[in-house]
Amino acid sequence: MSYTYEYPRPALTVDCAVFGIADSSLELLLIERAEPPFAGHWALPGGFVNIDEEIEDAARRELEEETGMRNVFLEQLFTFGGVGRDPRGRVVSVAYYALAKPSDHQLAAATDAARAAWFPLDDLPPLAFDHDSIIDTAVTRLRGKVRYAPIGFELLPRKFTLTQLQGLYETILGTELDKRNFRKKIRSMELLVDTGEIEKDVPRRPARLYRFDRTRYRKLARQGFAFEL
Amino acid sequence: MSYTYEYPRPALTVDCAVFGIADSSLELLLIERAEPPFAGHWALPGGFVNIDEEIEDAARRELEEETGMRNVFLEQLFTFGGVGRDPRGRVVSVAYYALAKPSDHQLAAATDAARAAWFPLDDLPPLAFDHDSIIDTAVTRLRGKVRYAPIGFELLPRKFTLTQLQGLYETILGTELDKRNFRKKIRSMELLVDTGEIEKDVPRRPARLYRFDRTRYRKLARQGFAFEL
DNA sequence: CCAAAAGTGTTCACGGTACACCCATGC
DNA sequence: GCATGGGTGTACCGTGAACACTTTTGG
Repeated sequence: MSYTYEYPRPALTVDCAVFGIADSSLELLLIERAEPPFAGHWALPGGFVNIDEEIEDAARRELEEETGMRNVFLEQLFTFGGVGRDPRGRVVSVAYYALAKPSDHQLAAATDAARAAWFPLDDLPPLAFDHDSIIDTAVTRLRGKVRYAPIGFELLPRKFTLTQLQGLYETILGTELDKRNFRKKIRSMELLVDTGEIEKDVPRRPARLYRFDRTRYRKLARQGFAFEL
Repeated sequence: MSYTYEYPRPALTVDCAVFGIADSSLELLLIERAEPPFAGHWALPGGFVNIDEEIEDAARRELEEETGMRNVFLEQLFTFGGVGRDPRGRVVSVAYYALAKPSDHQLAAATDAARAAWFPLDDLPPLAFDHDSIIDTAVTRLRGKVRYAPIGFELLPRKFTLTQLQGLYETILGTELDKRNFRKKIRSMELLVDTGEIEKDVPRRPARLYRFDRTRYRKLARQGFAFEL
């Protein structure tokens, strides 16, 4: 290597804000830290980026190591680098947000995490580092993006009812939506496929199950179609 | 400091994609690198983050050092960390995008930059590192954000005509807009103040000069008002 | 037959879009 | 008086919002 610069370098970490929906409550996945600093505190899953590892790979690796989750929707959120944010010294963290279906994943804490658990977003425990402000940023991003990108589906099972989908938007956006208008709007986008199946074992009239047609969305998006609410 | 981790660390840099409007062309500010790697190539202004320096401060410092620009609108864009993106080894860069009025700033290259100059976005020279992909990301962000946040004003003089404003949107979005509809829309937002002044020294009927009312915007925004194109 | 949620259409108001001409100024 | 851009209003259409009852199923 012919060029080298030798200044002190910040350490580089990743942190993941993983959202899930359970019983029409928006939840966040946290781990209990097993090691200092902040041992015993709850925190976002995350950790150090290896020197030859892509940043997003590090985020996925840490998430799997500390919680057992894999194959989730994951996007870069923001990079937090406040000089005082970590008592170990200068640590810059590239934060990601992720969307997952809690029921699809068996939580399994390991490495630096003593436990992993879901918490309702409106009832979080005290958090390590500046993780509360990472979460604020993530929630804002989620609420904004869910309205103009079809990412809500990442939080539902592959087959879902229109009522589930509407409930999801109501939960995330914190508003109530009109049932008929919601269905009209969603159906007019022609992004859902009626699977022909219906709910089973419900003590009421079973609803039709739909799935999101990703292929069709990509095709439409290329033609300038814009998903909206 | 009681906790220390000693793994090899990536180096941390910042890069700035600075946009400006000149003669209804969207331009980007580049510097010619004076030092290897990529000496003699054009690149985004940027450089290493000091160990006790906020990341955004580093971006502003590097921008001023290399181009002489200061006091610009600056926002974090994305963090680029591809393993092979820098021949010196692992270098992670927090990219920012900035908006400026070229006429307000006297360019003054220094430190690592041999020259600084504006280039039309559709005619950029070959660039160092992965700066072309940083620019792609920045342009996409600019085109998206300009429609739902009042950031376009950062590219205009404090007092401007409605035609200038319309031209700015046309330049950024790459579309033509209808003059009457544009004026109706903008006026209905009540975010512009008629300064009572008019253009001077133009060989035609002089236009009224307006300015953007930032205070009013913030007040409206707090009440749930959403700026939109 | 009762409870619970599924499913379905119409009306109205507003905002987006399309569109063409006269006006003020400098040269 | 001519060239240049400044400035203005109306009609139509499509989309978002409000709103209530019948149907299907399980218990």
